[in-house]
Amino acid sequence: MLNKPPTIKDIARQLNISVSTVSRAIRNASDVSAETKKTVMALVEELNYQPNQLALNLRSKQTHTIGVIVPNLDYVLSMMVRGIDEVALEAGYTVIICQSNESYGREILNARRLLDRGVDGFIVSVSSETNSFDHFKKIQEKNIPMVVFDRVASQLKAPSVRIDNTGGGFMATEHLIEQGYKRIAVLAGPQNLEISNSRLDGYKNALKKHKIKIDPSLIIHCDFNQDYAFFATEELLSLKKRPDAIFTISDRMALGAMLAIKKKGLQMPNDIGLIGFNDEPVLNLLTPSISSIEQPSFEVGKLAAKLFIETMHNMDNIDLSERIIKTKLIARESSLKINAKKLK
Amino acid sequence: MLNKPPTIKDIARQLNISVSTVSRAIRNASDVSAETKKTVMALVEELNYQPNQLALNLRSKQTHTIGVIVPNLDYVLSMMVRGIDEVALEAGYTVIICQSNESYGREILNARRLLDRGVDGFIVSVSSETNSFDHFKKIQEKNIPMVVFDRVASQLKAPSVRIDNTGGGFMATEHLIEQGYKRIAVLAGPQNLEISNSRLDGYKNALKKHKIKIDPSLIIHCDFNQDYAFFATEELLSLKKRPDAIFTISDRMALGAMLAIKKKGLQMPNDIGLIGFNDEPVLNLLTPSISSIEQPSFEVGKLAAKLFIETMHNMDNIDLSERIIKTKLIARESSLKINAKKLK
DNA sequence: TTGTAGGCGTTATCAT
DNA sequence: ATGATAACGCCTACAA
Repeated sequence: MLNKPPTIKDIARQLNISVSTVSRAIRNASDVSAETKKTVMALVEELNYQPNQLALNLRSKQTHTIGVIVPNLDYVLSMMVRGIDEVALEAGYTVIICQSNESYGREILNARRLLDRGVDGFIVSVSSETNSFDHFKKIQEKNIPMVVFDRVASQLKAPSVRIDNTGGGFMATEHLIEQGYKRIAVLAGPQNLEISNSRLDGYKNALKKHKIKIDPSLIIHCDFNQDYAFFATEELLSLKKRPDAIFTISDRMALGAMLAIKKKGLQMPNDIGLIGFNDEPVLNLLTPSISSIEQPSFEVGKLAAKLFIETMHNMDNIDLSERIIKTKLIARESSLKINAKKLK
Repeated sequence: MLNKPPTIKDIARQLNISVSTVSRAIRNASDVSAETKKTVMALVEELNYQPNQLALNLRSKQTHTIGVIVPNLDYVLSMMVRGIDEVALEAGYTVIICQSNESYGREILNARRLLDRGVDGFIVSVSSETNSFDHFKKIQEKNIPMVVFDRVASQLKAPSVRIDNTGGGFMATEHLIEQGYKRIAVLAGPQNLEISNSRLDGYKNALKKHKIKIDPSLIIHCDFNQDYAFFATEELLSLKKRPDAIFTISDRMALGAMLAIKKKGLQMPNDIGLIGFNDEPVLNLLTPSISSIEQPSFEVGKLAAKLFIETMHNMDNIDLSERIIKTKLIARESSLKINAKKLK
């Protein structure tokens, strides 16, 4: 037997009072007598009354739900999503996560769907395929709050949180230079991602600072993907003047590069240096362990959610300044030529 | 300027017809003249009318939303969630993912929250802390569809999908036996998880089959956690009669075991054998590469979602039979004593 | 074929 | 302090 959940009507009927009084009592309004309040709450307790969210949603046009669109759920993004979730939950929001799978079309679909569901706003990280931002601009035009994180895009004007990609790229590259590497190659990601270009900029900045000529043949754009990185590295290693170090702008790519290096029979760090980006925990388990750039992903997520909530509460004065979080160099065996003690 | 989205009322007013006619026309009902249908649809097009989901939700008491509760989003579960998402989206459902973080209290909270949100049903994998299932039973009593996947629990009667844990444990252990290992230890997970006990059963079955005595000192229960596994392995290796092989019921634990083995200065596979469970891609990158049991996580997720949809459409005749998916042995350097060619 | 009216569960406005 | 009523946007008997 399945009896429907009780409503304020039921309570009103049983108590012989009006629904409005019940409603007020439940919301603990000021203009209800303490006595009726008590009797109402007693019955609420007894019937285990729960306000119907769906009715509330319709009435308030709010769902207390945030739509999160991410290109995938790799290590970094799933940490960030956890951060978002943490803060959102705390603030009484539920998060709906949609993966675009790096597909522009899917991203549009996701946005559309979430809009239909009546999410109160969006927290977004753009797919690598996305070059046009009309689907997001449409959201903004509807005055729906939106925050961009991690994979930001300069064409998309919105409050944003990301790490210092240029700084990270710089740190990684300068580290290799300081270790004495001369011909440093870089595996950059897809060209249209700001995250790729910024890390690449960092690489270039470091070379410039140390007066090393930038050699275009050492800059390779390829997908964020272990296999692509493997093949790209194989090509790099078969160059007449092969690089003596590689900076990959993600750890996944570093893994592919490592496999190609091992296959070629080269030794890290002496024959060749390697450094990745993200500092996934696995790097420390490999032989040799692989250097990387650490980023506080969880914090980025938390900040994104906080920023979202701020934005939502202040829609007529949106703060477009970028929040940029610092990264940290984690030097390991794959790039540490000098004895660790000497470094101290 | 922000003008509200159009409603059927607006359309009705502009066309000088009643809302019910508009409603019918939009839903392509049979009892509307082709002509009015056309004019309505034209205006729908022009105004870019979208039915208000929130109103629909209230009316139909459905949200086309599935609540997914998982203990975490590790490699296996995030693959499964992707599978769920895939099928659910296809079927017109949106998925809300909640992580219990292996916490019983959090799991209850998640269930409660999702219920409030008016999800149409649940797809659930239980936390390692969960021993009581009242929060789930309460859902079932409300006649809300629920499917359990991966981490099932025999006390929870519900349609379920999982892999053949016992079979996987058996394969892993028998493989070690066939490689000539004699004293095989097992790092099992938390005692109250069926997933732990089943894999452990597989281990015991294999020993029995090969007439090897079960030694309780070689069976260690510890959290699904690299650090715990590390310490547990250190203890195992300091036993007077130390094991010559270890089966860890997850890859995370295998990583911890590997570190302890390396720290002790032992070589795999000769000094000691090691095999994990899940076959995370990283295993193949390690030195030595680590054996494991492969499971089709994505498929498990897809099947769970399919099963959910079936269940939801057939609530008065719920199929409680278990769907069990086979696993596969992936033998690698950490446990392959015999030359690979000989194996052929 | 079309229109009217009531209801889904709640809150807000206006009376009383 | 309490009650009646309209409204949120949509659907569906029932009536015309």
